[in-house]
Amino acid sequence: MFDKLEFLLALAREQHFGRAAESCGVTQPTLSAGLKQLEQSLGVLLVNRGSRFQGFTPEGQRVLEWARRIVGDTRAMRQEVSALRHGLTGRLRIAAIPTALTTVAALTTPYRAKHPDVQFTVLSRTSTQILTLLENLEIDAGLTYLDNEPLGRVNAVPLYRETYRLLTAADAPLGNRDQVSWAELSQVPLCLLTPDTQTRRIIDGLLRGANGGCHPTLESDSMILLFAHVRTGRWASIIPAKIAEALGPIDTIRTIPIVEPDAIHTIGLVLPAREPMTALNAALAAEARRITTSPAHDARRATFGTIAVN
Amino acid sequence: MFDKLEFLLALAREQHFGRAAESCGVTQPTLSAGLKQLEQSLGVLLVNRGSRFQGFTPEGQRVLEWARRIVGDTRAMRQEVSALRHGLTGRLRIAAIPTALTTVAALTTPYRAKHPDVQFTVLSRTSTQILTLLENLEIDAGLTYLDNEPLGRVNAVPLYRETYRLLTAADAPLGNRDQVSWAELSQVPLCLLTPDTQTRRIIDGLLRGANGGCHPTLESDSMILLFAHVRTGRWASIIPAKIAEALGPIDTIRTIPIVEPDAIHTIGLVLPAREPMTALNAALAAEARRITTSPAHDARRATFGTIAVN
DNA sequence: GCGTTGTGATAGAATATTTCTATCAACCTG
DNA sequence: CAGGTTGATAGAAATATTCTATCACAACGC
Repeated sequence: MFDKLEFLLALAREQHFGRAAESCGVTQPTLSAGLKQLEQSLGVLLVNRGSRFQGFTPEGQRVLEWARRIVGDTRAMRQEVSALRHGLTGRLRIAAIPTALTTVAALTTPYRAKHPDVQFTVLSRTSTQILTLLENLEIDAGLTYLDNEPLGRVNAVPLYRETYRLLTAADAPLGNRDQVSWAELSQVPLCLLTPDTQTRRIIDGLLRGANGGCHPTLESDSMILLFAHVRTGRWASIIPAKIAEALGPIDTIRTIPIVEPDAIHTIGLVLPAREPMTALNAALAAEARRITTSPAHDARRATFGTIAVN
Repeated sequence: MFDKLEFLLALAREQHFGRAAESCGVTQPTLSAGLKQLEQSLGVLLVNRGSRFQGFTPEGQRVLEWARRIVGDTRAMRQEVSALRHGLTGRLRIAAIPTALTTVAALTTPYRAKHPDVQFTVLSRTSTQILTLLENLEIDAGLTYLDNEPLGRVNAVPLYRETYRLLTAADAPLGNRDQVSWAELSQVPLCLLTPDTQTRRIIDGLLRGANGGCHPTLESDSMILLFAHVRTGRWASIIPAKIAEALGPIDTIRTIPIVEPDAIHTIGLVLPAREPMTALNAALAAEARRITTSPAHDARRATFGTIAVN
């Protein structure tokens, strides 16, 4: 019965009988039979079929929700029992929006110090992908915007408010400033993240609000690529302050606070809204709360945000 | 796996391998093997054994909590799917404290009008038993005090505030009054519920507060027996107003409001705190909320509480 | 129009698993 | 120490599950 519910989850994830079967480690007929059996046991058709997978029936969608819950709880139970015996072990799967990736280290480092047997998988995903992965139990936790998109049924721990910096060569236009305003940014050739990211959409909004336009000369989904371009001295970019901190001081390159709107969106840890959390997630949430409530951290990171730059 | 968790629940309920097996419809060796397998699959001992059942290990107690959750959710899923196909069907198991038994009719009657295929089982239990039964998934809902004992993780819908009446013959002492006070009740020979009921403990408290003593000349766990005694004209009893209403007008017997403290404890519907409720329970909660918010009901029942008597 | 590819259902054999009956060992009780 | 109760164990029988191989159907390309 459990296995059948897992089949259903796999099918929802893969949208394909064959791949779902593979992902469950069984053959396709086994998965087919399992689903048919689940349908029979519940007395409803769950899957619309017709020579190929055609989505779920309305009943199937409801059952899918329950299946997520039940399978999630079962995994949480196993994990908790294992934690009682061997301490925390296993793998914590985390996905973060690109701009929050560096913040992951602030969680994983103290976590690992306390629970050295836990392994991590960290993925870079967009905010919408993160919510989907969370829904499907494909990740345990996410780092993303808390106040921007409909979060659904999740548990959130705020971590920090995002601020932005202008990343530019010291000898370029604006390069000598101590701070710049959003309105001034139209003067320089910008390279930005692609518009499918929430960060880019936020930056677009801020630029439009200030001077009515956003025409980046280069777009990429890779922060490293943006940085490489700025490094040539001919481009500038707008990056979240957290990323600037992680880059550290770099010769010839400056990161200049952009003021007025200062910080708008909150970024935080997002966990499935399950009443007793999994043991691994409970420890992660504790770590996140420690960061949130640590005044030292707040002072260093949020208030005196400007790190030494060349 | 599911079956194994059900075995565990049955064992917790019956505290006995043989009876638990019977309650699951399997033989004792099957249940024994199932539990052993569950232990192996989780890698922990769950049950303390030694020639007889000796309770659960700490890990077993945690797993038990999860099992309640998972099994409950699975049943809820099945029920919801069945409701989608055939409308609401099945059996709703309700337990109520004796004094709230008559209120059950106010829920079941409109419920049945809307969902004629649902069957009911109504049990009379003490308030503590009700909470245990609810925990163990042995009942779907309870009617009990909401503000008196630690309720645990449940969902509560208040229904009414309990008030008390003196049940006595018209020609007995106090029989001609329109209302009496708690202090005056020491004048008459009382027959009351046994002290294991919460209602009795509340009445004790009220009597003690008023005149410093409570010495009922007769105790019983049966409301009908109390009534039979009062009927002889030689006894009096203190009964909740709701019961008085249900009895209706009776020759020679009066039900007289007892005033000052008037109503103290709230009685309501108690359901397991499960996020999406079972379909049957959701309908029951809706019915309960209808009663709570109906001003007609409040007026008729609570304010003009005195029904015509003799 | 006709082969090709991709997708899921079906049949039958091989394999696991579950469950039962029967019996045993430990323990308590008088 | 007999008698009753309780849970564990062994082995056979019954069920379920899973696999391999194959089929049926639709979409697509030439």
